[in-house]
Amino acid sequence: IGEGAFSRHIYTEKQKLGVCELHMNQWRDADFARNCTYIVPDQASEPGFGVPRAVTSIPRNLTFGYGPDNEVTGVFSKEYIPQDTRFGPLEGDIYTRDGVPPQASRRYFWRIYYGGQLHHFVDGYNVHRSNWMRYVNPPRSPAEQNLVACQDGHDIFFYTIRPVDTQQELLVWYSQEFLQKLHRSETQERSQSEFLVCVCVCVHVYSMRLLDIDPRSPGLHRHVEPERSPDSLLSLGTEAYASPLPPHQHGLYDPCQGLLPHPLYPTSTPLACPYPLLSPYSAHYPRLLQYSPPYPGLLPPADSTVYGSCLTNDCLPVSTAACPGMLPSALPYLTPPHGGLKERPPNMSPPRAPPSPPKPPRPPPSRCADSVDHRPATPDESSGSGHRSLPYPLKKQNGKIKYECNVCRKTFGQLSNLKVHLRVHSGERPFQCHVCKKSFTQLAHLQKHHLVHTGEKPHECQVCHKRFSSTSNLKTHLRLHLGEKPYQCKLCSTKFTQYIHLKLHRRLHDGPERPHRCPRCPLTFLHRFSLALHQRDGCGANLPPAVAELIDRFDSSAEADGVPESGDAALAEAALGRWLAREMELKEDRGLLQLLGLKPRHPSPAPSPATSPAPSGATTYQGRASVLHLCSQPLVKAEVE
DNA sequence: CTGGGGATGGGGCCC
DNA sequence: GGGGCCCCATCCCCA
Repeated sequence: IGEGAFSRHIYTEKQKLGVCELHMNQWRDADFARNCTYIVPDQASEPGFGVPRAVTSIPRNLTFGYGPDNEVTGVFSKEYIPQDTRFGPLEGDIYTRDGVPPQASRRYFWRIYYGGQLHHFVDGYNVHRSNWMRYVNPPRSPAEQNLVACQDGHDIFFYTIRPVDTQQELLVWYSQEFLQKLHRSETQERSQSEFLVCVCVCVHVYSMRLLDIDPRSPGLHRHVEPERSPDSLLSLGTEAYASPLPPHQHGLYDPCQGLLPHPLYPTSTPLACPYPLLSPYSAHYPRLLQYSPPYPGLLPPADSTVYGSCLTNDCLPVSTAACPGMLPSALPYLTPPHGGLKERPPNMSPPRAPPSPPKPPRPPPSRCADSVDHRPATPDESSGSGHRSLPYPLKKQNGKIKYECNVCRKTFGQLSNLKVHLRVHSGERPFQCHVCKKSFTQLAHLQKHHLVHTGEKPHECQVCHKRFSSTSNLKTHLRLHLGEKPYQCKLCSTKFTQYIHLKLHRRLHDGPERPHRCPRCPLTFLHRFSLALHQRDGCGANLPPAVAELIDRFDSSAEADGVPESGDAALAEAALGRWLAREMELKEDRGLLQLLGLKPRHPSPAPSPATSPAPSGATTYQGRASVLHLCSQPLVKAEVE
């Protein structure tokens, strides 16, 4: 019955819903995961406050619906959510098959399968250990269903199987594969009569589609009795979908136990569920939980701004890159109303965006309190256009404008790159995090920074499935799987996966046991060429202490590590010059400046009244030349004006 | 001390 | 011109 019925369902649905959904009905769980385009993470839980995670975890683009007693009745979208968006994973207490506490309520149980066998349960009963997904209701009809529940790995995720408009309720039902697993499991565990009930579920789920019945048909509007015998379930199918009861009143209930009185909440009038059973371990959707959020201020605001659909004419979702209204970055609370959707990680193949997708209207400026002010901190910076907006004229080279930094002489391929670079020297940080007040030179840095607050880790290791907040950290992690140890100690050949580890390790060789000892003074060096530098102009009393220490610090630097051990003093000097320039210009090493008798460009974090203000624009490291010329040749050839 | 992860800063380049 | 993405380097923290 199921097979034939499903085929017929497909035919009718093809006419109604289009090819996309037709295919999705045939998808296995892995297909949903593979074709998922957007990932919406849960909100990171705020520690303390006693607010249950089930409430605080709700993503910023979703909101709860509340009943008359302020109880959570369902989950609604605050903004347009495209098809192929993933929510989850579902969270809760984990129970092994045989480890279910006898007193446990099975109303929120989800089964996790492994190798075709029931592996464990996820119990969403406890609001402090489950997440918002426990509040998502089942649909009354297939037409209402917009989420499908799938198992991916050992987790349950909800995927949108169609676009969800603003203020629409999220309604979830099992995927085909999930249902099959449940049925198989039920077959093994239950009596034949109970199995019939399971079959009824399958029939019931698709009965509406089978019969192609309009749920709004007046003839179908009828209350459903709370208790049904399995025999009556077949005839129940379409009626349940068409019940006029409010959606949050349609809970699944245990067919063996009925809708049991909740141990914590008052008993409510049991109502028939549209999908009777799959239990005793099926997911349950409580509608009558008496939970009132004690801290409404922590919940997202109810108002939200609608913005245009990002669907193309053929109903395919477009990538966020082609959809300016939706930032691909995961800033759910940063960039409302279009935030909250995360472009799928790069290691998962995204669908190709159509060449010319319709662009939604630009959302209005954010009204969210913790939104980001993207305006530059210095509005006058943008006065003027092109390179004329720079505080200094650009030179030409071979007829082309040379985008050169007037501070460090670095050249760039584009003016915009130069302008961003100049912030390094000017100290301008136009992008501020409104959560922790940290500021950044680039918007991308701020966006990455916000992952700290959201707890999102978009980058997954394909080997061990561990997740990381940045590609860099993922790459470092991958070295563990690949066995790569690119950083080797020149002194003992020990290899490391991270440079910092080599650097720390090198301290072991530091001190008196450093291999290259000056024959005329007590100083020792890691590198032979450092000793050569040290000896070139004499050592001890002949070498000013500042220069001696400079060479000593350079000897321990990464710049020195890059010099071949066979390098001579000239090669070492060039490296020393690079290192010194970088230390002074970029990091503005105050210890180094003090060592060289120079003043910092920027005032100290807590400047004393005696501290002279930093000169604007170009740097003036007065006295540099005199220090550097203590060596036979200037180490930094490009002097700063 | 080593090893692993988290976070940050900066630059290149493309759109 | 600005945004976005990717990459690399670096530092810090912790087990």
